Formats: sequence, structure tokens, C-alpha cells
Amino acid sequence: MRPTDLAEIRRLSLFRDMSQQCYEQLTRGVYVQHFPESLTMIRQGEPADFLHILLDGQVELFASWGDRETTMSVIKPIGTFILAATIRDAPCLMSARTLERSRIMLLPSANLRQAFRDDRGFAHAIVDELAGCYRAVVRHAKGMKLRNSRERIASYLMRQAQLAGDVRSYQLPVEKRLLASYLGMTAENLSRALRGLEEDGLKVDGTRVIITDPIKLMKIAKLDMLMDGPDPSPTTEAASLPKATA
Amino acid sequence: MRPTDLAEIRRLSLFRDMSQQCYEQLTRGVYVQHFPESLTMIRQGEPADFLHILLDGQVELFASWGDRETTMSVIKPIGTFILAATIRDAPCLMSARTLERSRIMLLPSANLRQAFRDDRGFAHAIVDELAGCYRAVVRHAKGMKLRNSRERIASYLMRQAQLAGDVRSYQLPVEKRLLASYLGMTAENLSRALRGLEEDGLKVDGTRVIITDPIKLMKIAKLDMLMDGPDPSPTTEAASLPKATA
DNA sequence: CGAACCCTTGACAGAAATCAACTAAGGTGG
DNA sequence: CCACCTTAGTTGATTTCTGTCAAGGGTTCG
Repeated sequence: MRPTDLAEIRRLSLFRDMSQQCYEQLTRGVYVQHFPESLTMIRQGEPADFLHILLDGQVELFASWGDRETTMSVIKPIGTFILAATIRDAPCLMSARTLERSRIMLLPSANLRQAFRDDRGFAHAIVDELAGCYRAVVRHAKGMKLRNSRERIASYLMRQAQLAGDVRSYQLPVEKRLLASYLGMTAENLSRALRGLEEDGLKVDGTRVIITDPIKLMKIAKLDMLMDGPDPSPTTEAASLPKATA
Repeated sequence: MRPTDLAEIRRLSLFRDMSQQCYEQLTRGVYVQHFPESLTMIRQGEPADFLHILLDGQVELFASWGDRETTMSVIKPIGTFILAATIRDAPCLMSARTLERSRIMLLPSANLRQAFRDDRGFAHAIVDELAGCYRAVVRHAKGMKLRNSRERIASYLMRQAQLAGDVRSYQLPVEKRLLASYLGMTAENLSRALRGLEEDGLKVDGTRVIITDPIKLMKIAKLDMLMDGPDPSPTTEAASLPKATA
């Protein structure tokens, strides 16, 4: 591992509060690796040998059953994945693949568990991160069960506008087929629903989203702090700080 | 708190590995309380002042949005709830109400956080429990996104039969309306779907479930370890041990 | 006995998936 | 540079699934 990587990682909220000794122990056997686009690096059902920390790029977590597949989450830097499986030493419930070329830190599960025992600061950072992941899935499940597809789309797009700094227009951060899967619908349905939302203050042209009438759109989206955030995970918190410039 | 309660709690996997000193500190300010049936003790959006540990009875976790409501989980002894909110000191994402008269232990969040810092065994038990909760929600979300209602019903009923010891017949553990909500459909739809499954090896008479043709039914259920368990949470582990008599 | 409440059933409307065809954009190789 | 191929996205027609509304049967409980 390059020394510059080590210095960078040390600053992550996960490791910030560790004693130097534990940190050195932890990062023994850690390495940072580049993955090309569209590479499935974790397959559901496999053991979780490493905690993955995304430093650069984008990773999709997805789940399959038979020949069906659905996107569960999209990880952006700095974000972790398969933390729970690592802690439990249990098989991964989700698969992971890169959406673009990505730089990922691999932290052996044994090291993680050791550091969890040895360092209180780290233990706290881990449990905080995991609690954040838990709450994110609960939100996702709530959205799936309480909103119909139209409402899920509207709330997703409104929320993205909020996160971008309450803008009226922005670029979709992911492909539409992926978004459709994440929102639990087919690509065809997303396409049609977007068209249908033009009468409710939304315009989508290619990857460009334009909220023409926020009030009207909000009547459908009905954003809810308990379903649409905030409550960032500690690692993503740092990444989304730029928005605080307003 | 009664001394017998204290002794009982000490044996829970959450507290088993704690030092006596930390345990005494932790349980200072803890109390055990009885709640009548159908009492909503936690409302989503409220702060999480206590970790709840269900000792006896049954508790429903549910979520609402506008005038809609859905069952997210049913807790049985011994089980914890609102752990993540407690750890993060964040508002609860779900509400909780008793399904029957219940005995619940209330552990002040401040005590929990203190004990997490002071006792490694406890810290590990907490993170293990939380990881289990996370994996349970991931499973729930996968089920909602990857299976249709017919398949969700079949897999739920098959899984219950498995848990009861691979029996062919058993009693539904919850009301049908609740089950419908948990499985993400209306009560009417559940009723119709159950009827429809009679041609696939299932018979339901009142609260009695009879699997007349396990092989046929399994072709619909397609139980999957990554969606239907196992992977019990550490606290529920003790509760489901009886099944290990085989 | 009446009043809830749970469950079921039927008829219908609306939502969403599927199948098929078509466009547009991007990349490849000649 | 262009012909070709792949892929994302769109659109329409159709079927399937699911929710809604309304009514009725059965239970429990005061």
C-alpha cells in the first residue's frame, strides 16, 4: 500500500479516533486496489473476508433470486460495504459490482474484529456506521412498502435536488435502468412515469432533471425525514460536506 | 426492579459477557415494565431514550407515511428494538406497539452508550445484535423487491414450518391482517392468494396452516438462505433454541 | 343482544410487468 | 470515415397483478 493511501485513510471517520498502535495493527494486511468498471467483486452467499471501503468510484450493491435481480444501494466515496457480514462472519446477503473504475480498500475481517476489541474509538465508529447502514435499509424498505412507484420517483428526485443544495435542475447521478431497479420497478415503467410526472412539475431530458414546479411535485413526493433522510452514515458524511457551502 | 428480573436479564446474551461492575452500572436506572395489549409505546420520529428489550409478549414494529401504515417486523422474546436509534441518538424510524400484554425492559440510552465504551464484551454483543437487525431488514427488503405476493406468502409459510421443526401443519403465529401488512399486501389479497395456493400444496383453515404438498409448494417458495434465514439475532437465538432438540 | 372486529368474497379500477418494436447514441473495426 | 454492433432508453399493446370498494359471515366481548 502506498504511504499516501495510508495517510488518506487515517483521516476517515472510521479510523480517526484510533490509537496509533491499533491503527498500525489494523492496517497490517490492508491493501488498496483498483477495480475496472462492471466487475462483480462480491457475490451473495460468499463469505465476507474483507470489509470494503470505497475510496473512489461507484459501487452497486444488488441482490438476486433465481433469475431476478434488484439494486439495493449505490455506494459513493467514502462508503463501506458488507460491514454486517464481516462482523458476523456470515455470508454476504448482497452482491457488489463496480459501476465505474473504482479504488477500494480491503480490510481483512480478522483485523477488523481485532481492532474492534482493542480500540474503543474504533468500536464506536464501527457501530455508528453500522447503525447508519441499518437505518438506510429501513428507509428503503419503508419507501417500497408505503409509496407507489410514482411517489418513489418523485421523492427520489426531490431528495436529490435537496442534497445538491436545493437546486431546480441537476444531472441524474445514475443510469435510468439502475434507478428503476433501485426504486423497485421496470425501466419501462420508470420511463412512462417520468413522462406522467410532467404534469406535476417535473421535466426530465436525458440525464437532466428539471423541477419546474417544486410545490406541485412536493405534493406527490411528500418528503419525510424518516424516510428520505438526513441521517448520513458517518463515512458518507464527510463526502457530502461540500453541500454545506450554502 | 425485582431481583429476579435482574438475574434473568443477566443471562441474556447481550449482558452475559459483561464485567460485574459494568453490569451494575448499566442496570442502574433500568426498569422492567408491563404494557397492556395494543399500546403504542414508541412513535416514529420521537427520540430514542431507551433501548427496549422484550422479555415477554409480542411487539409490532410498524411505519407510517401520511395515512398509510405497514408492519415492518414482529418482535418476540427475547428481542431488542430501536437499537440503532439509541446508538445514534437519532429519531426512531419506526413505531412500536404491543400485540399482547408484554413485559419490557427499558435501558436508558446514556447507560447503553456508557457500557458500550466501558465493556468490550458488551460492545461486541451490541454490534452483533445490530448486525443481525441489519441483515433481517435486508432480507425483508429483498423479499419485497424480488418476490411477488404469492411467492412471499409461500416462502413465509414454508419458513415458519421449517422453524417449527419441519412440520406439515402449524398455527399461524400472527393475525392474517398483520401478516398481510408484513408481507406488503392488503388483507383481501392475502385471503385470495391463500385460496389460490390450494392448488399448490397449501391449505389454510382459520389460523391452521397445512402443507399438503411440500415439494409443490417449495417450487413457488424457493426458500433461500440469503433471504429466509437462518442467521438469528443473538438475542432471538436463545429463544429459538428449543428447536435444537432434534 | 348488539357492536366491534376479523376474515372472506365479488366486482371493478388502477398499477405494474411483459412483450415487441423502434430510436438514438457510443464504440469498434474495417 | 463509415458500416456495424451494442446498449440505453422510449413507446405502444396487452396481460397480469394488486388495491379499492362494497357486502356479508363469523367471533368475541361487553
